[in-house]
Amino acid sequence: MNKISKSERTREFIIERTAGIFNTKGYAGTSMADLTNATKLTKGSIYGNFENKEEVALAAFDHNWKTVQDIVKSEMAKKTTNMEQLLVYVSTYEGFFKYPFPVGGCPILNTATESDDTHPALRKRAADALISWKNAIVRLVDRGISAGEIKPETDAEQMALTIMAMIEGVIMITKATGNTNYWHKVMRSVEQLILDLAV
Amino acid sequence: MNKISKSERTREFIIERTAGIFNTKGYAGTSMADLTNATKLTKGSIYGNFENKEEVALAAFDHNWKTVQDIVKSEMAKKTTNMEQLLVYVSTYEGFFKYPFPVGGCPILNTATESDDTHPALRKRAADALISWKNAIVRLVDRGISAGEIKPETDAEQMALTIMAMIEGVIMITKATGNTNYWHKVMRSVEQLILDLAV
DNA sequence: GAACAAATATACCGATTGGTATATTATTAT
DNA sequence: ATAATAATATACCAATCGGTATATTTGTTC
Repeated sequence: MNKISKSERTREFIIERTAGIFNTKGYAGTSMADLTNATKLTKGSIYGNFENKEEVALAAFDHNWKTVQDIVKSEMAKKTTNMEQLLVYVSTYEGFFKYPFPVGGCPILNTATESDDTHPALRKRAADALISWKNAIVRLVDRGISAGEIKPETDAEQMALTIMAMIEGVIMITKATGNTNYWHKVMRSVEQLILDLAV
Repeated sequence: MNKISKSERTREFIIERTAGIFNTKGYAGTSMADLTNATKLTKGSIYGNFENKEEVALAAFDHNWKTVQDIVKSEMAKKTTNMEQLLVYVSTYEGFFKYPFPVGGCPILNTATESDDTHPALRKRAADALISWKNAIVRLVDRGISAGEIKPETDAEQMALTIMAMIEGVIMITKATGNTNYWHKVMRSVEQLILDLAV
């Protein structure tokens, strides 16, 4: 009595096997041959489960972003205060080799940068992820203010966007240069920014 | 008496006409047909002036990055103190629609993100640009310290990398979401970060 | 286990990819 | 002005691109 159908399993299998490829080589840089090589399936099978290459790429993005979210959520669940939960962004991203982060790095950075001028559907996926990430941080800051942890005059949205920009920016800088010292230096700045929020 | 040869002029012409295409569609997303369409030249002509597509892409990156540098340099020349020159990064990038910035946005962000895992030569170009940019900011901070404008305990490299990460990060966020308020909010944070350096 | 349906594989499509050998045209030096 | 040279255009290459019609295999239901 297998509730989950064959095609659903195959669909998941294809996504899992190819998510890292799209995240590494990009949408334009990934070919259908890459997908058949990675899955050992045929084009007929892939096109039987997805309408086209774009649909695989969109599903791959969702999968990659969910991977990041799951890591952050599970780490946040271990913390109690809003302040500690904000600092999870520092500790998690800082020791990101310890976690099963998506192959190819941050899917938002990769997808947004490639698609912003060229691929509306992918761009929207990245934009939606950015906004929900921003809202999650805003929620933490607002709750921190209500709980008396964080200075009430804090502009929560500005703080959220600043933290996000620093993290995404330093990911790009570190991956391009290969210098992990850069990573730690900027993460110290993120940490300080958050600590300075305390009343 | 034309010192500059025909081929040199054609080379420059090709670079100027195609730099925005590479910066928008990426290396993998730009085809030789895109280059012939943009230049109204033939493949024979392009391959007579460049070894291959990669060489055009590398020259296009150099051209795009120089465009950004020229804008920043000319704005900095109008300022006197190191503090004012640091703030040029805020004022210039903030009103970036007023300047002839490269089509497609920041060439470092675009090139680094696409090439970091896939294209060593392009990756190195982006990495070199990042390091020289970082060094330029470090120089301003160090001079600011010597001149008594900036707190002597400032970690110049950390400051440089933090500013860069914020700028690159918010470019990505703003282009993906299309929300320029995000841009301004993060730029306020960059501004505050620099102003806090003052003795 | 037979009949049916669903999923996968095979074989192919025209279009486009990056690149090249060669013919033609434009430039330059004498 | 002419001859040599340099630059550009033409015509082509095999390989690969995303995608599809159809045959074959597999899973499911009775």
